[in-house]
Amino acid sequence: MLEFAILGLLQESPMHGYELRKELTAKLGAIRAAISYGSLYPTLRRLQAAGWITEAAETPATAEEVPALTSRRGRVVYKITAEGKERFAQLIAQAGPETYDDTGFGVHFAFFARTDQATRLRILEGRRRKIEERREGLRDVLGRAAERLDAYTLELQRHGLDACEREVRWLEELIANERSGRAPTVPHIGTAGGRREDNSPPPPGETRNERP
Amino acid sequence: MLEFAILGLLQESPMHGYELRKELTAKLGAIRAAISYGSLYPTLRRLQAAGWITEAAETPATAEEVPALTSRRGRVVYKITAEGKERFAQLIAQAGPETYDDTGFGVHFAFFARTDQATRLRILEGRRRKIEERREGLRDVLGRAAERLDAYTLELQRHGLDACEREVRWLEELIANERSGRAPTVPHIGTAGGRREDNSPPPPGETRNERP
DNA sequence: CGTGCGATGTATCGGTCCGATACATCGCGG
DNA sequence: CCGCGATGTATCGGACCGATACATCGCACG
Repeated sequence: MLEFAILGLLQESPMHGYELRKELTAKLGAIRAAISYGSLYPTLRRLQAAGWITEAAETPATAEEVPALTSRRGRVVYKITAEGKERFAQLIAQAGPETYDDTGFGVHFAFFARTDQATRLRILEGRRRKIEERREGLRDVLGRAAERLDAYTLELQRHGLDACEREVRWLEELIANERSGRAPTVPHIGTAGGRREDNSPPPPGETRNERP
Repeated sequence: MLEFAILGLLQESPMHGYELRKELTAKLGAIRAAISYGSLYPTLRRLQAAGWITEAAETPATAEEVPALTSRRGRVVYKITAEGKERFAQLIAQAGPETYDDTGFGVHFAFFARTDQATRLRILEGRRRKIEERREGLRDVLGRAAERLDAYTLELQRHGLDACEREVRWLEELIANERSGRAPTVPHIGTAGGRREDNSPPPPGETRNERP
């Protein structure tokens, strides 16, 4: 998961660890707390060893005046390699069952802008099936095994069931949108200027702007 | 987390690993997929080594006829010890910040029937605060950093924000109920007969039965 | 003027938990 | 009679977390 997210982010621009964590937190804030350095740094090392990313020496930027003396040990900037991009594409292509659990799905979804439509559809439907199964399990428990459980546990199940139903509806909408070739209903996007320096696919198309 | 859940479950009745996993899955189905044997068995061993649980030899039940020969190696039943019950109480008492993340909160909530009201309130409020913080973070991103993110990422944040607002409302209700000394609004409970063999606290009180 | 504190930044260690895998028994239907 | 799904115990490598350590920089407050 982390590997996937790092490769995805580094395709937007080179970054050092700290920055990577902040961007990751911003992008994945909806689905997980905050990535730990205890996972981040070892993973960066692993990716570098595999050749998916490389260290890009920090540009000193007009700092010829202070060459050594303080040794100027600073941030380590990483950039993705061609092999890394291939790797990322491969990880997207082989989106399997493990892609449908909460975290896995969220991370993949966050990079849907770099995912082709067919794969997007496949992932959304896989996720829907998984949530439907969870929903049925909860309904079973709330029906058949209700008297074996205490009031609090039941309340927990009920809340979980509600969340499942809600997510299924959300996924249905996304799937319908996807099939009709539109992007998710997005409030402002509009004339989002911004830089466009890399080979990311064109934005999935602006859409009308209503309250759901 | 697993330690807590196992100690909680074994207070209802002795169980072997497989059964434990099934009960755990039923009780926690709303918040996590299914506990892995790769965590369950090592944890059981750890709890046994610590003295919180003991192996209760399987009662052969009229099986004197077939003593050895097949060696009759079967399930290993565990039961909680007095120290284990103390340990569980201690884990409840020291419910700290780590109790407020998604899994931690869910597991603690599932055992609210064995938790005193003051602690229940403390946990619910801690959780609410945490979710409110997450909500604010998402609002920030959706406000300030919106144009830096693609339509899919934004949609993910929006869905997450919605879930946060919903959970806060849910928690508010639970807190209000808790303060007024009622159990969560529960549809049937009613005259739940059932065995009552241990020292679990009395059920938190029946409540009226309306659609929310 | 200094000093201390919060943000930036890199890094490791122990521990928890997962996913895959292996293997054995039992009952039942084909 | 044979296979298959449910029951049941167990291990191993790997992913990720939380705590911790340590160093630099800028600026606000005394």
